[in-house]
Amino acid sequence: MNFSLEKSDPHCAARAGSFTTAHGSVLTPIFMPVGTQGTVKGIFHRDLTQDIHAQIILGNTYHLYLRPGLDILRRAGGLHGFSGWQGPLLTDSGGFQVFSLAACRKLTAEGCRFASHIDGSKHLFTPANVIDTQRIIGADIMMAFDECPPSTAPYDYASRSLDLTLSWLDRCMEQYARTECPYGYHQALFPIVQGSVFEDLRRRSARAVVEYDACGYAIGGLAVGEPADVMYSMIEVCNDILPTSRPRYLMGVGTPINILEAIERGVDMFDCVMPSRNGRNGMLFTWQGVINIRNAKWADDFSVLDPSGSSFVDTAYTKAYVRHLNICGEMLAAEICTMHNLAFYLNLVTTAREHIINGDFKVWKDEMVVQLARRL
RNA sequence: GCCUUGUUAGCUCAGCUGGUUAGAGCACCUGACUGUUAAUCAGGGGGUCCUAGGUUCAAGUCCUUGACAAGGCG
Repeated sequence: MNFSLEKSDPHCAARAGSFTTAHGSVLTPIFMPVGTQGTVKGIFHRDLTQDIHAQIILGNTYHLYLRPGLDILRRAGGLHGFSGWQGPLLTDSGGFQVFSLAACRKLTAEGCRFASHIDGSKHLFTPANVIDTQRIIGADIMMAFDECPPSTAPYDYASRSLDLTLSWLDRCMEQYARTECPYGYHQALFPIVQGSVFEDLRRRSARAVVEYDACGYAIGGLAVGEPADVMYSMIEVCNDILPTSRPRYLMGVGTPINILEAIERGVDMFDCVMPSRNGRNGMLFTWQGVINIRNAKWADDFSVLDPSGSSFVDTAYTKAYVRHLNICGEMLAAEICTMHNLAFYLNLVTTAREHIINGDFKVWKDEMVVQLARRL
């Protein structure tokens, strides 16, 4: 995997670039739709590629390990063969699940013992077996196994958590070095910077991960409850240290405004459940602001969903109709709203990329963050 | 015509022997959602307890009258 910079913004840290994987290349900045269980919920691959113009999607080690399980995935030729998705694929390591399933887990130096949320069965994730699992899934980009502490974690906890994550990273890297992709192509492994909201921990973490000279680096543990400006300053702290010659991936972020602010600070890759989950819950992101399509005010609004939208759904359906579908709980509502939001997010980063290349990103971005904050 | 049962929120219904400010589900309105355990979750508005009398310190609850509904008997 190689990353090349096409243009760096002279006024800020924003940059436009691209990287290649065995399953295709990706233009950055990029947003990666989340497909936790091997599917971007409710969306066909055809629409993902041809309508939304997704270039790379996510899968999740935790979920795919539990179902369908490694035996099926191996025999299917990995998630590509299993799901039919032929584009680039990134898998999260399950580190976030260690955080979000905190109620039923036990952290040790060895790894994390947890009970399946499906049937309660007991399992152990270790840095090494998480790499093995991602090898079997066949992800083009694998993620290191980390712990994601809550934003409310005190300094001591965050510091010890970082130590644990760094020791796990070392073992992830060892396992990465001694194994190969079972399907014969190259798989990258991204370390993850942690350190919660503490600048010195973030610096320590960033300096440590850079030592591994990885294909790319992720910033994790943000957008977990801390104020947005704290997140932005943490991104700056990390990106001051992470090399400009590698893609930087801000994990789990975020709102359209979060994404523009992070692009300005030199982030290249994003993923977030927000466009898909919030879409299923009736929230639509547009250039003019946010719409709750379930609100009564849209009941007799027969204008198209989003005249400036880039998906076919934006002009194929009216607001009143999409509200009706939402109110009735029709599955098409979730599909239309997810399509719209993902297309918007992809359009957002594509447009940002164009402005970076044109050299007017900063001006454009400052206008956008005002518009995007509005509620319609 | 007689008998029985019923009438409580927009809908379907809980409310034990009378006792704080009459509840639920759904519907409606609004909000939340950031490396998905989420087509989810939270909050809010909404009542002449069928009518009219009566008993009682106190009635959705007991008694009487009428209206309406369902079922049964003629």
